[in-house]
Amino acid sequence: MRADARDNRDKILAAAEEVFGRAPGASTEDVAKLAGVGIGTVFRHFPTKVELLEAVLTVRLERLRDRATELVDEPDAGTAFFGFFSQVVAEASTKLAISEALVAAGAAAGESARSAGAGMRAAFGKLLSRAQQSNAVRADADFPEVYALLIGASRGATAAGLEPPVRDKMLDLLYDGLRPR
Amino acid sequence: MRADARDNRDKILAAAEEVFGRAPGASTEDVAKLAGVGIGTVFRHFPTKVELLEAVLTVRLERLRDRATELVDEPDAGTAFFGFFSQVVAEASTKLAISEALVAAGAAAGESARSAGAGMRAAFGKLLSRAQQSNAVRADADFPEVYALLIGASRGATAAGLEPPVRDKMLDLLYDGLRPR
DNA sequence: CTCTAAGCGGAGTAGCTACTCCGAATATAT
DNA sequence: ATATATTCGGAGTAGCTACTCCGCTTAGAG
Repeated sequence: MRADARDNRDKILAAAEEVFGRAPGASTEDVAKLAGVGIGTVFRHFPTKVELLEAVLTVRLERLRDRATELVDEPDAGTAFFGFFSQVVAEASTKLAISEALVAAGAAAGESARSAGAGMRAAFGKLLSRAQQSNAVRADADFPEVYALLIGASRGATAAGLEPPVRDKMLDLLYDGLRPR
Repeated sequence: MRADARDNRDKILAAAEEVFGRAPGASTEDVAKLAGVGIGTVFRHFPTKVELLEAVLTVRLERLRDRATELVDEPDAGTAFFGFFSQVVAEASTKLAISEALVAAGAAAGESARSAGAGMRAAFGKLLSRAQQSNAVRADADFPEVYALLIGASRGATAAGLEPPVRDKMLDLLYDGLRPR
């Protein structure tokens, strides 16, 4: 692969993340413009709009997966779990694509996105069970409902006009439900 | 207004609710087809697609507002509050437009939708404060964050493939956070 | 029953957007 | 420096969809 080609691929991916983060319905031409390349170049690298969206999704999921994986080594399991949770939600309020990414992580998507999503979910599951073992999270909370809460909080935070202090108070209520009585 | 015109208006509204509930990006022609009228008829009643969507939104919000208002007379304030909450979330998992309606209820929208949204929020606020007075919900939970939780849970439940039992366990965790310690 | 204003249907228009195609430009191996 | 395989750019194509226009139909008053 030629060096300029790889450069362009990276520029396109970055531009796509930015553009689709602001407006999921944005056109491919907007991406090309922001990336500073022609439309033809975008379509050579990502033959279909769906494939481009999928690539963006994969990047996001891999990023989340890596962060979760790092946190598995954090000594305080409770801090690791709640910290990751808050971070995901905070990011979702900025870049709205994240919450959709979390949803898509479970549903059918392309191969790369699916495997990145599975990795992220596995790492989050590990954070959860570690937090439960150290009694920071109640033991009867199973993964599916906790993950549903993560999705819900993220999508809720995406709603325009949710102020950060409100978001944090919302999370406090939520965390109180997750902690042991 | 002629009788057949009103009939058609109702048929179109019902069809639009159905169609947009399944796929928010559906075309106006799909609505016309399901309603059994011509496209021209749809556009005479709702001159713009946005206005049609807004009409659907208004109907939904009014329905929720009415339900909440009824429940204000329920003797058990806790049951009323949590029952309403669960009902909204359950409905959101079927008709995906509901969760978007809740989001839009706050943001700028057309006049009728905005006022229906305000009414619904007011009624929900009443349910909340009554539940707090009877000690079914912790007193330090303010309206904005509780409403954010309602939106979040609804949008989370909209995610494809969230099984009802998981949804209910998720709500149990959430309610535990809302109850007094 | 008659008349007419209100309403209907759907072919047509305008504009947008995903995707193609190919001549021009350029990286890199020799 | 030269050759050539690779990549680039962006005008052009096809198809979709919101919205218009107007001849035809029909409700319902008198």
